[in-house]
Amino acid sequence: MLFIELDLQSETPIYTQLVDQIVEGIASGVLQPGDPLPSIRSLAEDLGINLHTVNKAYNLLKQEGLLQVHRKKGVIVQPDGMPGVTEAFEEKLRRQLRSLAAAAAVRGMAEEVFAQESRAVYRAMITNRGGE
Amino acid sequence: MLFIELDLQSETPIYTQLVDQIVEGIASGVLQPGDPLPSIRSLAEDLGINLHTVNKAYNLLKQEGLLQVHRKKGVIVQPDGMPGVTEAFEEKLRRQLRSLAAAAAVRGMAEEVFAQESRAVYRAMITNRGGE
DNA sequence: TTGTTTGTTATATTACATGTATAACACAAA
DNA sequence: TTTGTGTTATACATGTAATATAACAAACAA
Repeated sequence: MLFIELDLQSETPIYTQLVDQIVEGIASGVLQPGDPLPSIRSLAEDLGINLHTVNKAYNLLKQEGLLQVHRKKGVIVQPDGMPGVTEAFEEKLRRQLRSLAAAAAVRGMAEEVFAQESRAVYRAMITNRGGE
Repeated sequence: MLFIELDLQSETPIYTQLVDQIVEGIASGVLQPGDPLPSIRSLAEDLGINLHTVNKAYNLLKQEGLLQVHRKKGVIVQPDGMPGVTEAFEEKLRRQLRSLAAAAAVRGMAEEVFAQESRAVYRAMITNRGGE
């Protein structure tokens, strides 16, 4: 570690930034199933933030099934298969996409451009997978 | 009015729900440029919420250039041309798309499905435009 | 054993966001 | 004048975000 960069001036909470960047790390392949993550305390110290802020982020990811917490191995990326696309996730995804699509449409961004933008962002995220 | 439906149990703030639904109203064509919106007080009363909560939503939309506030006409949908796709908006859009794309990719949603989902949400939003 | 590190839990505090409750102001319209 | 508009100010209650300590049991290393 650490590919994590925090913006303490940002309006998005620190624990949310942590969650996002870890998820992106898994999606991009930088973090592979079974890979260890820093301990709560060491990550908090490295980032200069509080223990509980890291703990909150880890717990959210654990509840989503993206992380496992072993008493032995510490915190690792889910090795037993990632959660699938549940109906609840689909709903949440669509609700957030609707908000973005509306903002884009109002500003005159065409359907093709919006769809292409989505595709490009996805592609840029998972390119160079396996590159560790 | 009113196509606005609030979920007071939701974790998303009331003023954010207001902003989203008004933007979606403009994007879908239900709200046309120049159309009047309810006064702050009347909308607050209709929705059973406080005056300042509506005011906050209206002000955010005013700052984004989606609403105008006339001392005479009251609050109306921007009649002098909507704001375009600025660089700042592009950045914000991409940042939020990245978060969604990562969550989708981690759960095994393929690039094509994600892009198609984005397109479908956009299309469903602006269909039956002009239908008032 | 002892010491250390792990995740976990509890408590307390500060700061900020959210939402409400009143009140008052200046401006425009009936 | 009376009413309704957006605007502004103040105050309050509640919840979230983040920090600061502290303690605990489980696992590991010396």
